[in-house]
Amino acid sequence: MTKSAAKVVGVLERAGGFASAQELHQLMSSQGERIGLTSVYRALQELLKENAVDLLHRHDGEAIYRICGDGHHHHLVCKDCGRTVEISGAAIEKWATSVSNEHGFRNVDHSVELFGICSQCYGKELERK
Amino acid sequence: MTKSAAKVVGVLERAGGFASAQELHQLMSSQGERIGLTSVYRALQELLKENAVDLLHRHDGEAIYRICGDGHHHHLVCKDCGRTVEISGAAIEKWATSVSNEHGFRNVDHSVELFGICSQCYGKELERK
DNA sequence: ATGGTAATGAGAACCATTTTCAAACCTGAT
DNA sequence: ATCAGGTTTGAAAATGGTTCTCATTACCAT
Repeated sequence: MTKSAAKVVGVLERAGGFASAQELHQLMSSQGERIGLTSVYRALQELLKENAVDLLHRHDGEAIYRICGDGHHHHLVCKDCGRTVEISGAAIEKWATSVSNEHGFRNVDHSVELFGICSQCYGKELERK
Repeated sequence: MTKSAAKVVGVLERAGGFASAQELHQLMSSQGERIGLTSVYRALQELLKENAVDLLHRHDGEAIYRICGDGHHHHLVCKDCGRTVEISGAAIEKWATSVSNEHGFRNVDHSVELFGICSQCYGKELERK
């Protein structure tokens, strides 16, 4: 693993959640780390390939990353506030692989995202009306 | 609803799945619709506010949209050639709703997309090596 | 027709991400 | 220590999806 990648892992661990490349770079810079934005992006791509980080997208499309601790999982996202709940489902994994095999696809990755209105936002919406 | 928005809805319905703004614009242009890219984007934002379409992001971050509450199915997409197979799974639907309820989310919709290499492209890849 | 308001689209601006490329940095061999 | 080779780095430029600006156009009531 490259030196930059190691630094990025460190910051991501300390951050303890999701962060975008830009945020990571800003954070590192403000902490005295002298690292280029390019290297942050490169490190994240490298880590992605090694499945060391998870990637998903914020509402505005910006990519956010997180240390991939407990393997693979999916997300339940609130359309309004963006609140995200991690979910996992062994059933889905099995289904995905069997469907892929049926159709002769290989190296299949899957994205399962649930999006709705969380209870908080649902309440606010009612108030407004 | 604006005229452009109506057109976009039409194309989205005919497309019967997810499509990006750029794709929609291209599609409409190739079908003789004279509409500006800006209007496509505006229409999609408008439709989003009215909860008429769902938004999610492709792996590369590009935003893709789908008619809400469309009689829906999922996709198995080849990363190389883009070949798409429609799939459906009652098991997934049940799982999605039960998970959503568990976490107090309402109006939950879900996107399940599988990405892999189809058998044709896999063969070509082997030849190249 | 006329005036006013909303809708449209070409182009510029924006910004996250990728690419380029030359300089800095290893690392091992002599 | 010096050198040759590769790898890593980062500033700047390029890319591309999305948004903003604003002049023009379409629409509608009077």
